[in-house]
Amino acid sequence: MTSTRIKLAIEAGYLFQKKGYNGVGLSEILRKAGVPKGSLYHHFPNGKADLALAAADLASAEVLRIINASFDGAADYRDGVTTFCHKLAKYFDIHEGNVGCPVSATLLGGQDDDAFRDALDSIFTGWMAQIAAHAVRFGQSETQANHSARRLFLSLEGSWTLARARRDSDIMRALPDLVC
Amino acid sequence: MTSTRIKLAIEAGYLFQKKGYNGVGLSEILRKAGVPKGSLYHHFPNGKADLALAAADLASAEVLRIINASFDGAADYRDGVTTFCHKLAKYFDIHEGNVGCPVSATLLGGQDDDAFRDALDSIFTGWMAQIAAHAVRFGQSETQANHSARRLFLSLEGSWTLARARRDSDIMRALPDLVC
Amino acid sequence: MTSTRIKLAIEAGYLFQKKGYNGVGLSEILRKAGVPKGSLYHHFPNGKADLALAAADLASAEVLRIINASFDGAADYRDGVTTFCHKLAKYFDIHEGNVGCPVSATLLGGQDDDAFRDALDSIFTGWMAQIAAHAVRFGQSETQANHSARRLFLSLEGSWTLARARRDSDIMRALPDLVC
Amino acid sequence: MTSTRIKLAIEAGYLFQKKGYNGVGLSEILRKAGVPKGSLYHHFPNGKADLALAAADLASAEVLRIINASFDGAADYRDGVTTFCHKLAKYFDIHEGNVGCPVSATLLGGQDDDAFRDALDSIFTGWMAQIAAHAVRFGQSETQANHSARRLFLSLEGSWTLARARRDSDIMRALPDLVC
DNA sequence: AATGAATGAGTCTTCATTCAT
DNA sequence: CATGAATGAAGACTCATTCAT
Repeated sequence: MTSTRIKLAIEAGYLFQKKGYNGVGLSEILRKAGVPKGSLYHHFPNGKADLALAAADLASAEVLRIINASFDGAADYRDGVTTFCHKLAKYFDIHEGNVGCPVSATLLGGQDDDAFRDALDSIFTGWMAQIAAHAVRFGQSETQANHSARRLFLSLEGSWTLARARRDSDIMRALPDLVC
Repeated sequence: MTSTRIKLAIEAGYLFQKKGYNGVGLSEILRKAGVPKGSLYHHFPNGKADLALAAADLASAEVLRIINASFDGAADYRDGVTTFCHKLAKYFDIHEGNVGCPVSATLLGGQDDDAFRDALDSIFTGWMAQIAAHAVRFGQSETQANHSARRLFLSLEGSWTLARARRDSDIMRALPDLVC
Repeated sequence: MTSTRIKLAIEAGYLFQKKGYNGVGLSEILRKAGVPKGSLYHHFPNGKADLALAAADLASAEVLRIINASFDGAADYRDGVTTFCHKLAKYFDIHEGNVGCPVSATLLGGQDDDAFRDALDSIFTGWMAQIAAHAVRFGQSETQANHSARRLFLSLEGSWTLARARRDSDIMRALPDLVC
Repeated sequence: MTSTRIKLAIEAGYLFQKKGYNGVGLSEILRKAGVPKGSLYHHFPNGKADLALAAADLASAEVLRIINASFDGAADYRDGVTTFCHKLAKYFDIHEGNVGCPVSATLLGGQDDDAFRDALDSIFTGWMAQIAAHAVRFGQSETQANHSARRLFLSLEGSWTLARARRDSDIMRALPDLVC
């Protein structure tokens, strides 16, 4: 049994990723999650903004999980990158080629809120730190590793955008050649 | 005397870039452009969508201009990349660190429209082609040049996002070290 | 205390009857009913169309009530018809000679919607069935009764139009001589 | 070569008949008639209202033409009625069962204008006079003829409405049995 | 803890008309 | 005569939120 709170955050995350923060109405989220109107403000006192932050947290955790799953059994750093990119490409395809980066679509989709940008910054920093840690584990120096992580992250973020414009995830699968 | 049509597209472009397609209301655009409500549909019969496409075209042309201005007087490819990234960083700073890529914020900001994605794809393709042409001019092979252009483009697109989360354009200025 | 829902349907019905579906704006209905804008879509999720269907149902029930009130105490069929026509004429006069048939003005006033026409058909069929039932009660055969009901209904519907053009309900009062 | 004025009146008449006066925008009429926006007020200084009156006149003339064509070669009055009703039913079918009486849909479709009701009254009076004249020609007394004409007219007007609700013109073809 | 009604500012768009060229 | 630009009020509808139950 999934709690109402989590059901809401999951559904919201999926919709924000597809249509952006301002492209989704609370009524749609509520309807698709099967949650009555009045319930939302019990679980998310600050309403839509709280919901977006929760959704971004959930999505971020999932990305971290994918990062670790990709690098843990890898032969070397490049092998980890390759697995990671293919996993994301597959994820993109499952969503019919019409989703953006789950956290930036949610937290930058038209909101000027400082709290959103702070949250986004720390999420991104966390991803890069995790990638860098794996790079170190595979023998890179601290400096090299940060460099590698940043290079991968930036290209990846760019790939979400280009892949969406093209409805084609190939660009993600081509990333290892570009950044390793 | 700037025509009503262009006044609207410019103002719309600026606002979309800041708040995304769904984050901006027509009333705000109209008010800031000093154009009465009924006039919009004369110049843009399909309304907001037409306006967004026009705004994206304008923004794209400006980016192409910056690309050429950066590479034309450059000593070598890397020098051109450096100038380009610094120009964009400056542009970002002028807008108070709170703007996204002008075309993707406009055309992906929460719209499912196929026409938007097609337009975005061809704009991106145009940018990469231009960059690649300069790389060829500086001695790279066709293959190398496409590789370089794609690497620059993806990282750049990612930088818009990260810079915005951090309210800091340094990441853009660091790009040459990452992609050259 | 009349519920918001019913207050809306009554006011809408009155206005549609006078100006037709497309001749009435929601804002006018809301204003005259003293109901705030946002409330409407609670009670009528499909908006104006739902409101029109509800208004037509209300009006239809009222007509059925008048039919029964006219025939129940009548001496014979023709006597019932006479009372019925005079009641409608009076109703027409009260509205200053400027209303159409309450259901056709509402449901045919410029709407292409299939649901509207289906609803209208079943309302009309209900009226004719009721009139025919009374005719049978007064001794007519099933066939004769259907014939009578149809003849009365069609002329009556035509009378709404002619009376309105003439601002004069006499044509309604003359109906018994025409159809009996 | 049809003049702009007539082209407009014809197209307007067709649209008003289908959607009512308030259900049709000038832009649609202009577009379908292939007439530029600014031209309308040259031919119809009072705009939409003038256009509706002209359209109703055209439609009325056509109905008179049909009346005469039906009765002129008829064997007796009832034969003329039958032909007339069948012609109208055919006309209704051609328009896909979704048109109202061409003049009342145009002039009562949600307009409170006195000029409209006066025009409508005189059009209806003209139709009845014409039918009555034919009835006299076939041997009816003046009084009988007026009675017959009124009976036919009212039922016919009612038939437009019922036929539309049912998307079925059979009711029109059944009229002779009802009114003769 | 949960909920459905209420709210009014907001959304994008179309309206019939006027006017300068 | 002809026309495209201009106009702002009005159109139907959705928004995120509050509140009494």
